[in-house]
Amino acid sequence: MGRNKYPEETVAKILDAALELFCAQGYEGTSIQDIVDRLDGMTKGAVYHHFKSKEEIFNAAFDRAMAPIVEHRRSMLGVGNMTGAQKLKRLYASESVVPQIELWARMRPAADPVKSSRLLAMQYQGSFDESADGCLLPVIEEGIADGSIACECPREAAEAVSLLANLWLLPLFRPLEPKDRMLARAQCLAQMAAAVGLDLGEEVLQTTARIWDVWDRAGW
Amino acid sequence: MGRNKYPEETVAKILDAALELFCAQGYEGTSIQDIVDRLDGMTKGAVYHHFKSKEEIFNAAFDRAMAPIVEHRRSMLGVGNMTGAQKLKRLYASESVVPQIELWARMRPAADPVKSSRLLAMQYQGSFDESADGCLLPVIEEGIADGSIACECPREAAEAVSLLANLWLLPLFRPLEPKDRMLARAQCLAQMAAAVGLDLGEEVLQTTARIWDVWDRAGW
DNA sequence: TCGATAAATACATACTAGCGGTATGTATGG
DNA sequence: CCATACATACCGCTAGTATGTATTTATCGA
Repeated sequence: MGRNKYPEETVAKILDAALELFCAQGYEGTSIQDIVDRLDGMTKGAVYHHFKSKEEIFNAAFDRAMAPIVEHRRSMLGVGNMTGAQKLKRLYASESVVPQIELWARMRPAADPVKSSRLLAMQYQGSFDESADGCLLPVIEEGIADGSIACECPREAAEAVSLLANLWLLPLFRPLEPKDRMLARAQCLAQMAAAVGLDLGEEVLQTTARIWDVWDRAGW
Repeated sequence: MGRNKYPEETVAKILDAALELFCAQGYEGTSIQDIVDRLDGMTKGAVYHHFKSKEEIFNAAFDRAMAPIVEHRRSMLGVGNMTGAQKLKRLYASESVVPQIELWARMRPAADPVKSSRLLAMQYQGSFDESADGCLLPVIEEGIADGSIACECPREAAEAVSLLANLWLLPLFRPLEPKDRMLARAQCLAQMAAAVGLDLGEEVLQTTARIWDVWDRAGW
């Protein structure tokens, strides 16, 4: 295959193939050759020309997939005419969560946590980052500042809620539970969050129900 | 090296070396050759004579390390003259948790969640198992039966508390936080658990403080 | 504005060290 | 004597590298 006039198309193809394979087979279960085999005619040389390691491909693939979602979340919080409490509820409302869920539904990571261990580790790490640098903690602190939220331990509450939301309420790396069990989790999480001053709103239940429908429709 | 009269000593040596390396360098970061190199004079043939795969070594190493702790927990709950609520508190009291912590302090898993991703995945999976088949959920249900616990969603509460305790309050795969931050987490977890009917007791704070001391003394 | 040339880029090809795992050989204890 | 506890030698595959080649693009004088 000759040289491409638009190399970013090649990069995109590589990342598309990589994302799919990493989700389906995990990091260790996916070889560079597996990726190359999906890029009809292309060879390993092309891949290693654009990326310097397998790890870099992995990170680039997921960064690219996540970028629009992260931006959407951020933009939602830029507005000034909302209290912190309102923004918090909105973070867990359908409009915020569903796009992310649809991405995962397309990707279908392996339901075995060991197979998906690297993705799991990223989600785990990300839950702490989300609290520190992301949306959740800043919103809570905004709410405390404007008086709409009363929370004694904002950082801890943010971390706990974030972890539970990412790894328990939306358990990407475990088999899908029945709908009522998932709703029970949402209810339980809302109660626990309320106990530390965070009102996630009634919408959490509806959001969870919608997520379940999306996943179920995707044949999860 | 000639044939050993007591092959179980050889097995023990292999598992000791493997446990240490898997903790320090992670699963993927540890090669069979790394393990062999710590068994002075022994070769790969010996290892593959006693174990049929790397994964089997990994599981055997951690099963062996965990066995006494699991048994200790179980035995503690066998007694009949305690209510479910009392047993629950005891699950998170020092006597139950500290032995486990000391094991981890000796092993010192890598603080990078990606490096430790397989261990993280095991802890994650284990949190759900602990709720279903382990100690927590049975104890809660015992408490409900004897009237000492009032919990509307025992399964969900058990899962959430177990996850937070294993992956957040005792974050093996993250850098050690300052003591006050860890105590804040314990306080926060206790509040959240109380909201769904689980009283973890005041001892949780003391237990957490002791754990922090152990880890700190171990130069974590 | 044009074409020639040089340089940078986008790949392909061929290779390496190290990996998990296996097949087989050998010596020792029961 | 034979099952067991190892050692030795090997295999296919992996992530990654070194190098070769063709095509695009920048640079140049005219």
